[in-house]
Amino acid sequence: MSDGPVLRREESTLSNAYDHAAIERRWQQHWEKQQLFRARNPGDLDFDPKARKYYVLDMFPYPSGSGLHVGHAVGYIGTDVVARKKRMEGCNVLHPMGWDAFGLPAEQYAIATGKHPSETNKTNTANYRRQLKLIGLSYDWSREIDTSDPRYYKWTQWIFKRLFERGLAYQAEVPVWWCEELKTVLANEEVINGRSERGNFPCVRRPLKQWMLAITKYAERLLEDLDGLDWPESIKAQQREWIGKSEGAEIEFEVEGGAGKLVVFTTRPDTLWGATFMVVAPEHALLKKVPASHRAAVDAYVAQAAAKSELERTDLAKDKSGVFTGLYAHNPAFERGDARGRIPIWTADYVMAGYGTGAIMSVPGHDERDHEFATKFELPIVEVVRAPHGVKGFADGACFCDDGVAVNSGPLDGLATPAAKKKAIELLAARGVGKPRVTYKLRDWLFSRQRYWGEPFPLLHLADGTTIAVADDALPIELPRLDDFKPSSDGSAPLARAKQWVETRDPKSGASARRNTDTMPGWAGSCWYWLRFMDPANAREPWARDAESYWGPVDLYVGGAAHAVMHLLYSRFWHKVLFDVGLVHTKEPFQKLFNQGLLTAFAYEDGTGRLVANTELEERDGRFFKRGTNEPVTQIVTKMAKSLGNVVNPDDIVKEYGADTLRLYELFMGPLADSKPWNTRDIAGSRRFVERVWRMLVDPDRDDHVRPHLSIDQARPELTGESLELEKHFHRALAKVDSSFEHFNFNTAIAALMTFVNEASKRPQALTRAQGERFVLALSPFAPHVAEELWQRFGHEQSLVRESWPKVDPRFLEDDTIEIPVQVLGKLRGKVVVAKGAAEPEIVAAAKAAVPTWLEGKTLVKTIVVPQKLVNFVVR
RNA sequence: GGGGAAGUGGCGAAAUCGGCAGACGCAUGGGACUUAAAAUCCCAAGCCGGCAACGGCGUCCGGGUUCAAGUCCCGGCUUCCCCA
Repeated sequence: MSDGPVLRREESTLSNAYDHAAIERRWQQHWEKQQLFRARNPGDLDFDPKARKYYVLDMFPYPSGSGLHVGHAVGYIGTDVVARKKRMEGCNVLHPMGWDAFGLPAEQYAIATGKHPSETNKTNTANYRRQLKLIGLSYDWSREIDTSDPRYYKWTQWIFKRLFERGLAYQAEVPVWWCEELKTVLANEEVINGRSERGNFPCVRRPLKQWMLAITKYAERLLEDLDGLDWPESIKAQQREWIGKSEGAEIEFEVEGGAGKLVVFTTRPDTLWGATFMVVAPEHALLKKVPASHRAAVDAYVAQAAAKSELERTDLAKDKSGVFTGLYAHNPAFERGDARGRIPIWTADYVMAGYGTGAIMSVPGHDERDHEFATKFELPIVEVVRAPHGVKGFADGACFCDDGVAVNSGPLDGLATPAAKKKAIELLAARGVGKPRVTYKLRDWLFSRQRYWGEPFPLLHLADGTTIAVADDALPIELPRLDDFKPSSDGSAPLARAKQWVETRDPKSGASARRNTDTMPGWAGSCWYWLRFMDPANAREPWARDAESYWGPVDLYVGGAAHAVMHLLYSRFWHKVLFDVGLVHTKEPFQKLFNQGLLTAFAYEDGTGRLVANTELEERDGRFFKRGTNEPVTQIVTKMAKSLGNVVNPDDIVKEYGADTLRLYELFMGPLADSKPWNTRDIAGSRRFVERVWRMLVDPDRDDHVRPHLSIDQARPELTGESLELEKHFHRALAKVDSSFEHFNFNTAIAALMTFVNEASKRPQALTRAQGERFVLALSPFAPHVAEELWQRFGHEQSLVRESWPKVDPRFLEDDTIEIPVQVLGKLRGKVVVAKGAAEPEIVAAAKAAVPTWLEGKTLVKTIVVPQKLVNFVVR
């Protein structure tokens, strides 16, 4: 493998002072020209079959108009450090970047600026690309993708066809969230408290014919396969919660008067004997059978409930409301004719039409909401589960909802709750009035949008009412260029205005046909992009099989926790479908997931709690005041936002301090996973570190490439004295650098490198060339530009990108003597220095001698010796 | 309301297993160099008391386990994130 020679000496910086702008420009150009970060695919000429593969992926951004801020960069810098070290460890590293360009935000931005989304997308991606390169991120730019490029979305449509063919995409008239302001339907996940996530506009429920993806068919597998993933437990928990599996039973209650059956789902079939009434949702079909005597009251209640949001209805703290329907049901736990089995049916809005069957059996003794309801309307409460001893239960007037022992439940009496559940289901099943049932909270995925900026569906609607997919070779169905792409006031899709495009023919039969005018949601393009990166230019198929079997799965996926549910669940779903089709060889797309922490920033409030922009502040004696006044402001920590005036642009930081300093600072702030506040004041420390490194190896007052004593390649004599000391310091630092990759706490790695530089600057002549070179290699993932420059100054002609990562030699990690703290009653009272392998009696004797005044006149009760660590005397 | 993460100096933080709390930086104070400044280098610094040696207190609060607790257990408070 040849990287080509690096720039010759005469082209390098003339001055021996550290000049970040010149250094960073040179090396970024060099990397690009030599394509040093190009990942080799199987079949490529220079592909090395012996090299291990490593696929490290960032969640790709949608390129907004305001560009990157330093908070976005945290994760990208983290993955870049990993990618660079993996290359030095001999891995074939796939580290790509691209643009999630379709979707609502891009379209909203285009509408706001009056420019076509394809134009704004072009300028925005160009700006992002420039910014990412400025930070020195080692992406393989030859693999860049853009989800709004027809060469990309051709395959998004192609994959949609696979779902369609397998019956996983269907049209349905469903009540969906409609946002009047955005003129589109939104998925449940895009609506928060009845308002749109994008723009915070009010939304209402409305029945509309929509495309749905049957993600619920994969619910069980999406749940089960979480177990094998190296993901943060919190994300797994959120996905489990979202899928919301509950196991229980479906039970049939006969409604009196031949009004049919009422089916309920319950997770507690063991409490059937305690069901003293039933509740149906206000939308439930049974309400059509309400007798005339109760009709008016029920109708009034239904109308009132329709005006409430789901939040208002489910809030536990809210006062329960409801009305009796005049109907009765028979509880199948009891014999027909047994008065205890005749229970009233109510309607109440705390029961949701969309969950389970829209009806419940109410067990007020053992369910909080039922208990509250029964108390308010004076309905009977029966104990059927006895609380364990010492726990507040029915006898104490409490509502006991956990596992206990069945009572007042006929054949179940005496059984513990799990066994009682099982037996109840058996009994009901034997009589044909119940069966085990599993339900999920997960709903099918609403997949169509009445918007412009998205992938068109590869579908044709024929005159006879059937819908067919277009042939694979007719893809892509290109998004027609519309100059007026604003949503229509009547809610019809903007694409309906592209008459020429809509009216077409079925190529097979020649019959006239209409294209589908919906577009796919913003999530579609990101549901498979990690696969396209494996083989981005393939025009014949979405990716070559051998590329996927080599690169898959993603080894490390890094992004914000904000995508815990939607993107990661949808992606896993598509990946599983592709697995079933035989297009990928793994069940899961992302083996290891890591969430970088939120980068926050300081903001300032005045006495009234109003925010004061950072430009309106001045600092005096470490305190902050409103500029030109004596009005003090208090510092708070919040997210970076334009409105708070605390957004920091990486361009400015790179210009003033350099990319290496920016990278070091962002990593040095704290562990990658932590949320932490940006403080421009602190950057100086990282910059000083870079300059100290520079001066450790280069004398700014001479014109040698490196300091004279580093320029000669000695025959490696046995290390002695201060050079040996430095060798030990180097290996200790390197060990910390290595271990920082386990938890991505690169702050400790940089601290260790700083300590080494501090030690080396205490011994200016002791540093050897070999130590300097290995230090530069160890520094290079974090500060790659200055490392390359120094590496070249050592006389190397090749970039260090694929140099071997230095190895820790454990022999240098240990000293001949160790210092052991001596405690008396657990408090530090002295220290002793002993030989490494010193025997215990010797250590104890030395320790006693070190703390005489603390032992004098006391009785020694016990001596604790932790080998190599500590001595503690317990005295009385 | 549910789930998750966290709380350590003036600030960002460090501390595999329970074993020297505050590494490494920032800001601060003092000194060296300089005609002067910047830069750089050296020193100090958790808080309280003391000239000092030194002592007491100290990891959100209250209990507990232990020779020993930032770390483990019980109870509480606060902040952030996600969901409803």
